[in-house]
Amino acid sequence: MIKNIDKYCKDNNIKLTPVRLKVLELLQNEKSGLGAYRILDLLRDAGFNSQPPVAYRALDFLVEHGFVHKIESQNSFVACTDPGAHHSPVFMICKKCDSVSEAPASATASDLSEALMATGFKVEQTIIEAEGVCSTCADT
Amino acid sequence: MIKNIDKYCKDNNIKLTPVRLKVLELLQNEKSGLGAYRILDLLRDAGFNSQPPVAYRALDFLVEHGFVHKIESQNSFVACTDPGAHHSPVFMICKKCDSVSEAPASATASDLSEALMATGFKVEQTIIEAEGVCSTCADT
DNA sequence: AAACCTCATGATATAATATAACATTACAGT
DNA sequence: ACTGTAATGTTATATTATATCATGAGGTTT
Repeated sequence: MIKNIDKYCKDNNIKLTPVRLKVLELLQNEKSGLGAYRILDLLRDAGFNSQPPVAYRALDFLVEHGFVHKIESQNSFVACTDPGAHHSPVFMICKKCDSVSEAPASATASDLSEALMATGFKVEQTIIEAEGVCSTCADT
Repeated sequence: MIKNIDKYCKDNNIKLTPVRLKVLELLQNEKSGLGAYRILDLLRDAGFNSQPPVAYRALDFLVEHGFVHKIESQNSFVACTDPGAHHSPVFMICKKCDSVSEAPASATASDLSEALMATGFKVEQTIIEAEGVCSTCADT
């Protein structure tokens, strides 16, 4: 998955610096969202400078380029499962295991845009977060 | 609109105390979302105690009972336009005038629930926030 | 190579948002 | 009046996020 991202960076002339890469890897290794200060701790563990702006700058970069999404209801961050592709993700946030997964919800967002268009509102970006119980947790 | 809320409170044996009512009124008088500390300032102006827990407790109550919604992407709060009715609101947040309005999007949320059901995820609550430009701002 | 530009990082401080914890009060039901 | 519950008062602190200014690293222009 890093491959796609490397290519994207070259094509767009942006740089995945060590700290940015590290943050991305940390997020890719997690099923749950990580808060900025958790990430900061993990960065420190890995030998990086650990002042808050370090984490926030890396996260800003990763979010800006679509490699990471912010989960607004948790103030946390998750790695994108389809980086490079512009999309309006729908997240499934499990109350039990705290996992956050990205739903393949291509249709939903455009339906939403159309529905809102009827009100005269021009949608530029949607935030869709669904809270509930994931299939794994439901089974137990 | 307060009428409905009064009735709801009586029916459910909950109390709309002065500070809760004041917070609700403050929000009903605003087109934009208000942050907790803005609300706190306005409460102080109105002669109420102004420690943070005062505002957060009132907001928690109002959100819990569906009189107010939290806008997660702004950490702000807006009065519900259809209090009492359980619903999964969709918000339209204007980048230009900062207004937040609740869309009549009955369909969207249930569509979303169904779409996600197919993944085995059981939706209990959805957070849907659309950012863009409202019709008023588009006209100018 | 030196001068310069741009982007990234270092470092300190502080702002903005939110909650923990414990004391006190109000008030309904008995 | 007594008691239990919900609400409020009060202090402190936790959590999340940004402003600001200084320094460094790597190109590219001359």
